[in-house]
Amino acid sequence: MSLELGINLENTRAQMRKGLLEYCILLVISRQKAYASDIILALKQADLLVVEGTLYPLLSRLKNAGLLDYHWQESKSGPPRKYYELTSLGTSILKQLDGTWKNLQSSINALRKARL
Amino acid sequence: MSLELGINLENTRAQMRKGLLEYCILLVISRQKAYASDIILALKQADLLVVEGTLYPLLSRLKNAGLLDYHWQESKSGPPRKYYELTSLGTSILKQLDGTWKNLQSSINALRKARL
DNA sequence: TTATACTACCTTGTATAAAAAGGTAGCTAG
DNA sequence: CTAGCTACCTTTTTATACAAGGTAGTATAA
Repeated sequence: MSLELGINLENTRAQMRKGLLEYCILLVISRQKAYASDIILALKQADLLVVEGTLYPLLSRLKNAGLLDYHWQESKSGPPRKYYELTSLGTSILKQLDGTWKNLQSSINALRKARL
Repeated sequence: MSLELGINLENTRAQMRKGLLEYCILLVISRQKAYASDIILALKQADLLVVEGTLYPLLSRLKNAGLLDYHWQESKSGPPRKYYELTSLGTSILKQLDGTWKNLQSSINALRKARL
């Protein structure tokens, strides 16, 4: 049992990503329909690591909330894939999250400048 | 009991802030020593609301991790205040989080551009 | 001098959500 | 026909923000 006092920098970095995951996933899917592995790869390339155990429940939540829809598609090599795409609700929510992201950036960058 | 299916936009906005709180609090304190109400006010002005129940435990965590230190100071009107300031460890961690924030901004803005 | 208001501290319980770990099953190739 | 890969999904654990509730110092005014 490790008590883990102290701040783990990696953990803090991870925290920063967390709240933005939903937004990032919508961003990825908005480019073109994608299935889980596509999404994980895209986020990895953007240095935003996610694992399956995080992604699947999140996709289900977004689907149930009506932001995403999916259809099955067979693969040339392996089991069939669930391709997700944005619904019109999803597109509209994404637009709003875009605004939220911009505001968040301004807020934090204002704090950063105030320090210099 | 409200089942709350669906995505609550307000809630999502809140999520976005969450992971960045630690960073923001360090930013605020780095400007000058501050006690809880100072910090809450500063974050409020930056549109990053926090409540006491969130802040106090977080300050304790950062203190125990060696990023912050505090000293008591009497107030002209009311009970004494705990003024926090960054330790040298705190300053160095903040520098690293600054880098993390910049990377995060690039990553997400890259995803945003890729969509347009 | 006591009561009320206010400020400041802190803790406990709850809800949410990411991550770790484990599980099922289709498809392919040897 | 079996070993390995890919893809899906679920359960359990852990972390953490927030809501709510609690203690106590100080000031003000009856």
